[in-house]
Amino acid sequence: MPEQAGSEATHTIEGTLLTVDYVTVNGRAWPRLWLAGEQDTHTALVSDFEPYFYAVPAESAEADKLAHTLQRTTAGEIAPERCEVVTRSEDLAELEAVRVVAHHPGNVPALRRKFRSMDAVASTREDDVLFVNRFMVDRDVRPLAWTRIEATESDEVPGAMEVDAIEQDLEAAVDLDLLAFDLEVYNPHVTPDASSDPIVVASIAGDDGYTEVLTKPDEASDRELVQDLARTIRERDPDVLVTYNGDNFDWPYLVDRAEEHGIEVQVGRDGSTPEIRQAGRDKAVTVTGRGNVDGYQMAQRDLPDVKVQTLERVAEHLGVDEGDHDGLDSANMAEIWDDADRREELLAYAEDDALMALGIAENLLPLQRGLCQRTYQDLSDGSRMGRGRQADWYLLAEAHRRNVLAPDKRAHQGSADYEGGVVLEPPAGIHEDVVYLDFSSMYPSIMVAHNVSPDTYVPPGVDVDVDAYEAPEVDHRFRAEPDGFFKRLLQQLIDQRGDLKEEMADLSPGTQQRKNLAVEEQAIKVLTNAFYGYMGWSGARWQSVPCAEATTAWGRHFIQRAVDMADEMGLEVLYGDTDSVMVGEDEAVEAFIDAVNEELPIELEVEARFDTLFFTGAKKRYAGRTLEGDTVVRGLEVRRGDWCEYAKDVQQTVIDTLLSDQNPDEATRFAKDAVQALRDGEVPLEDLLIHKTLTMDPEDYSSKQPHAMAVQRAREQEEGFEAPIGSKIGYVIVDDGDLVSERARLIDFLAEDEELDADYYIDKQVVPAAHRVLSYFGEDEDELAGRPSQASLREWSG
DNA sequence: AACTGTGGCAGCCTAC
DNA sequence: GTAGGCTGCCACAGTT
Ligand SMILES: Nc1ncnc2c1ncn2[C@H]1C[C@H](O)[C@@H](COP(=O)(O)OP(=O)(O)OP(=O)(O)O)O1
Ligand SMILES: [Mg+2]
Ligand SMILES: [Mn+2]
Ligand SMILES: [Mn+2]
Repeated sequence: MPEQAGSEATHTIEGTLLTVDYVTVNGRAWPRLWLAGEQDTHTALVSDFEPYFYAVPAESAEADKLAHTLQRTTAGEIAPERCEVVTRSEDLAELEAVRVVAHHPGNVPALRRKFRSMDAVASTREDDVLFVNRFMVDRDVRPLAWTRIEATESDEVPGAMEVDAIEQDLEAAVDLDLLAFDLEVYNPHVTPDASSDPIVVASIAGDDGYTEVLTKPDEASDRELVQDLARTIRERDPDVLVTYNGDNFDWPYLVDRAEEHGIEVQVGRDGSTPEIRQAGRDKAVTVTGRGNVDGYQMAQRDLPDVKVQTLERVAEHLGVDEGDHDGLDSANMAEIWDDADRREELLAYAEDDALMALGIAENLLPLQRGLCQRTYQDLSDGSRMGRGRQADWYLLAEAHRRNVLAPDKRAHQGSADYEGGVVLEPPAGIHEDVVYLDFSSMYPSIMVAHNVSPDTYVPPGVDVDVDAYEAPEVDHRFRAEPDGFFKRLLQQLIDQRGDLKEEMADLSPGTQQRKNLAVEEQAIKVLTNAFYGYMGWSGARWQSVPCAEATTAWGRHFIQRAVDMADEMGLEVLYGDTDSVMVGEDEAVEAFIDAVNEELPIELEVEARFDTLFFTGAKKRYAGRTLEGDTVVRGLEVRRGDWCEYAKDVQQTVIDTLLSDQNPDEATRFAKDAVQALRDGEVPLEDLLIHKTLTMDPEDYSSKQPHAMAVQRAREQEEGFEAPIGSKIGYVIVDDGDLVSERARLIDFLAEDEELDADYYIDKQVVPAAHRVLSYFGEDEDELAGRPSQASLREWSG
């Protein structure tokens, strides 16, 4: 039955909370909640949430007087709505502060600037907390949680609902509609130019099975394609839009093309166009009422195991690849489009691209959802936010729950060097039956065990009336009571990670579900460790170098103690890094673990048992085979993204041969054959690509770096060519010239008459990679390279 | 003047 | 967040 407008009848709105933005009603900002319901999307407004920040009185000033003063202070036209004295806690002590309520979030910057400049104000706090996130934190409203809202029709905004009560279920399954799209652009040059190069294909794929491939007619512009894509998005009305590298390519390109045609890409749920803004080096894209995720951004942050993060490789990692796309190079899109025979192929591939982007998002969504809920960020922000800022939001929310006032962000301590973990010298060679023991969640556990937290830190010379923990070497002290600000959060994260590990153990290895959980578990591990790193980070709100320094000092102390205990119990300690010890298998191992766990406040666990373990002799470099038959490699070239695939494949085989047969001679023979194959030109180009990240503008390098010079050369060769800073540069080495950097070529700029330098790949890639492992067995690099060694030359001549 | 060997260092990436 | 390995460039020294 239809309700009377403005009546008191309540409505129930249910769905997944997608995002919160705000609308301005009579000069006031009202948070607007977007719910993805079973059928429709709902919005509801919050009429009673006000933007605010804090002003802390200077030593000489009293809070109530300051409140009065601020109340009468204006910044230009802008006056505070209200100033009230509140009691908050800081460093475990009570503090009176002035809570400054603004009429509108837009007034906050001017007010805080004005207030900060006043002598009576020591600092302003939490003035950088965005209004909508502030709302979510203060009301404990979690994005991407199933949400039920009791609402009444609004008197002030016709047709809108006003929230009376919000209820959420964090566990309940959510069902979001996803829609991925991917653009192919006609590019006569390698880097397309949005002012002239049209979009030729837009592929679309939804999680309901919907697919569509839009193409540009040969005789017409891409105007209609752009319109059709926008219309499709509007009509399919997805909750979440998905791209792969859409932040920096598809979205800006689409908007630029629309602008060329004087049209708008109206894809927002309110009919608005996407908002694209520069966020550091990246662009950030917001679409009103929808989530927007970029598979590339998520992969960058959450899939560190994928070294070169192309769409295909990330998709493959997540088990959602759609067949082989070799030969379809985005650099040659124009050529392929113009070739009638290949166009069909292109369309099929384009559809696969959208499907893969979709698959990536589907697999990573549960993790994103957890992160968003924990940090009070919507999907768009939460899927892009770095670990440090995640930690910051975590802490801000905890601060609110505990009535803690966040520290002044501007008063940070700068950067200070401090000592980290210890690494033992490994004995080169093969070892049998080795147990790899490792403390679980070492730094976070140390922090929990010793109540390490910026607020429990007792500076030198300060007396405390309670027990304190004192860190070895650095002598930093921490109150034993009450619980510090970090403790509960860290314990929760440690426990949640434990739950994930248990959940994983129940799933059979190899399944995608388990792999996804492993990704999530690793992400939580890194987030947990980020709380330690956060304290030493100069950009942190709760920066505390003594906390970070004390944590690593305890870490060194405990690992040293574990090593000593192992020695005492007659175990052979082979190696250790930060929180691990590798010991020879022994009856006493179990007793050793028990003794360590009895004595120390953190837990030592068996990470792996190796029947065979090989050390090159360098720290952080080894390969082992576990009793389960898995090969574990650390540090060696096979783990790195900046060595060519061929060299890594050779090294992997050398490692496998060594670990399974302990037969270095066979491994050597294999390596020599691999060198010969390279000399004979039997290795495909793609296996010889070397990838390195471009970390700055090529012009800015102080020495000539191969990957930077390759980009530089491409720029000179082709007007408008750009390789974004932060992108991985794939290059090969050709054989004419002197310095390697002069011989590096981007694959798309390899001239017809240029030959790869087999000697470079032999001497600088394959042989070093193989030799890293084989040198221990006395193999000589020249020998591996198939060249007479210096020794044999001398023999021959002498 | 051109070449070779070496050590310092920038750059990159990985293990914790 | 710190520790660490390794490559390639480059300056510089010591040849040839
Ligand atoms: N990404 C990181 N950022 C900051 N500190 C880190 C990071 N990775 C490792 N560390 C530090 C903190 C860790 O507690 C310590 C030991 O690393 P590691 O054993 O790999 O993880 P962990 O002990 O935290 O978890 P696990 O239970 O898996 O062993 O090294
Ligand atoms: Mg460890
Ligand atoms: Mn594509
Ligand atoms: Mn550990």
